[in-house]
Amino acid sequence: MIEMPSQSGNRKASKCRKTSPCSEEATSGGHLSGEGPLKKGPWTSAEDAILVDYVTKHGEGNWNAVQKHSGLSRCGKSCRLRWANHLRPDLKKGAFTPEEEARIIELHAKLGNKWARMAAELPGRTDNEIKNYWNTRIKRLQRAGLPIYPPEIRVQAMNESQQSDEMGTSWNGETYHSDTSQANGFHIPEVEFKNLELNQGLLNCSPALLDIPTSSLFQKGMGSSHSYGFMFPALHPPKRLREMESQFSGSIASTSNSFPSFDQYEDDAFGRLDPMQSLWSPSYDGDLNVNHPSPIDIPGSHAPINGNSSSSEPLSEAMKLELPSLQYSATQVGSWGAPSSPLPSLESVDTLIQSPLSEHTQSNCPSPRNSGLLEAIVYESKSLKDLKKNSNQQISEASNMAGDAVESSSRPVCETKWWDACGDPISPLSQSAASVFVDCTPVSGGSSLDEPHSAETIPCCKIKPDLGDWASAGSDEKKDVSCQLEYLRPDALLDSFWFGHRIGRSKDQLITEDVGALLGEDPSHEYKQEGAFPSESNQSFGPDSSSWDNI
DNA sequence: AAATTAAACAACCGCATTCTG
DNA sequence: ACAGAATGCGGTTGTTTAATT
Repeated sequence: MIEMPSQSGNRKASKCRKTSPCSEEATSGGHLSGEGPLKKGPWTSAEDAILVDYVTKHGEGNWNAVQKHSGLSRCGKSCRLRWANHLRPDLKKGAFTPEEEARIIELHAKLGNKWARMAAELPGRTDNEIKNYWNTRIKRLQRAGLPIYPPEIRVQAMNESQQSDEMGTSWNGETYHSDTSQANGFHIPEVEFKNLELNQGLLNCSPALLDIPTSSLFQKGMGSSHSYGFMFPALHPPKRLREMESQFSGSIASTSNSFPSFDQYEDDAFGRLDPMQSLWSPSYDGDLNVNHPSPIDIPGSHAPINGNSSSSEPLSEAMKLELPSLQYSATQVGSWGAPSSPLPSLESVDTLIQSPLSEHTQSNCPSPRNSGLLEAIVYESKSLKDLKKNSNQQISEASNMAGDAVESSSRPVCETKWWDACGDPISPLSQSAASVFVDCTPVSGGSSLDEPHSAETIPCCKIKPDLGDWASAGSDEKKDVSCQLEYLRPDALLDSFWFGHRIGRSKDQLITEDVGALLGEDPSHEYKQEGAFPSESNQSFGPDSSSWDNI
């Protein structure tokens, strides 16, 4: 497969790509052999042979010399790429194994689009290969309106983070690295994970995230292509920020109305899924009711508020495929807790997963230089002060924030309705909040945006308090919670759908379920037992997910 | 069987980072 | 310390192949 240069390669080369010097070589003035312009396009077997011969004799590196010494009319860059991606003897060829696929997903959840690092974790695989795999898979899933990361990844992350904690692994903004040499975990303290789950449940980002035990993925050695979870992983922070700034404002408005019809949904999700994708389908069953996942107890996790997982996908589609996740982050950051908020940024959640929001981290004082959010907080406080012309109390509050980053970094943010500030593209909070998410992605990078921030600056853990901000204080707490849930669930935007799940269920039942979900109870039993869902919903999503294969 | 569509793959491009003198 | 070269990386594009209509 890899060695396909010969005939078709020649045809391709002559057909489309005119020979032209490699841009860098040409522009940098350099290393043209004087034997004419450098060739581009597919490699021929003859060229491969030359290159292999050269590397065999001289070893890798010094790629520009290849052209000089071997007579290849290829730029060094092209030679390196060809060697690295196709000619290296240690390359593993053929399709990815299920184990590799699972690993890719795991790594991507952990690293984002760090293809090279992912490749380093997958012997014999190239970054390009992984990237292509991921991209095509992404496209497929996006077209189907499905999320990407399997809940297993998160469960595993949680478990591994527990182990890490036990081993004394600590995460803080200054020291955490996601080097591939580390355990393949996410280093997420459980408590954070729970927070995330709760938030996810509340926000209904991906309710199915935790529905499937890790074992179903890894035991079966599959599932890599059937992931639930968060889309739109890493993008370069500056780029994300840039795009966020340019597109953020429009995103919110567009997303709330952008849920596709479920007919479309059904078509997309079930009309073209390949067998592998079908493994996910339970939560995306053509029957809307099935979108109400049937949760499965995840050890160590609270049952998420299972809403309509699919609700995130329409969003993502509406947001345009491949949009930088930060848009979501920003959008979400700016709208979490708001009833009209569609979804949290999938990436942001993803990032959150990687970033501990634990109590213990709250004692870590973030260095000012790392805390863009702190700056934002100050800014926000000032803004509020200006706008409201309030008393000096607010001023002192702001200064307190600056003075005590630890204490203030989480609480005041929410208290000042941080999402409002985030909604303002100009507000530093929007940027810093975004940077928080970016920062939480443990990827390398030297920019300030990449510098780790104190995890407690991430506002998600304050969702619940935030709820209280906009939800009227009612006498019946349960009711309020339930109400909030309903609002927070993106599928609440689809009333007919949402209630479609709940036909025949008393209000009390619904409230109980919601509260139960909040508290970590697993409502699936009820759903199943009560037969509230059509038959499809009875599919098991447990370790033995054989039913998936039947989709 | 032909046309269309989607998936998979290969390669290029530009930017960032690292290396070297 | 600096500049230029070399290399690495990620995004994107283009082509081929397979599947579907």
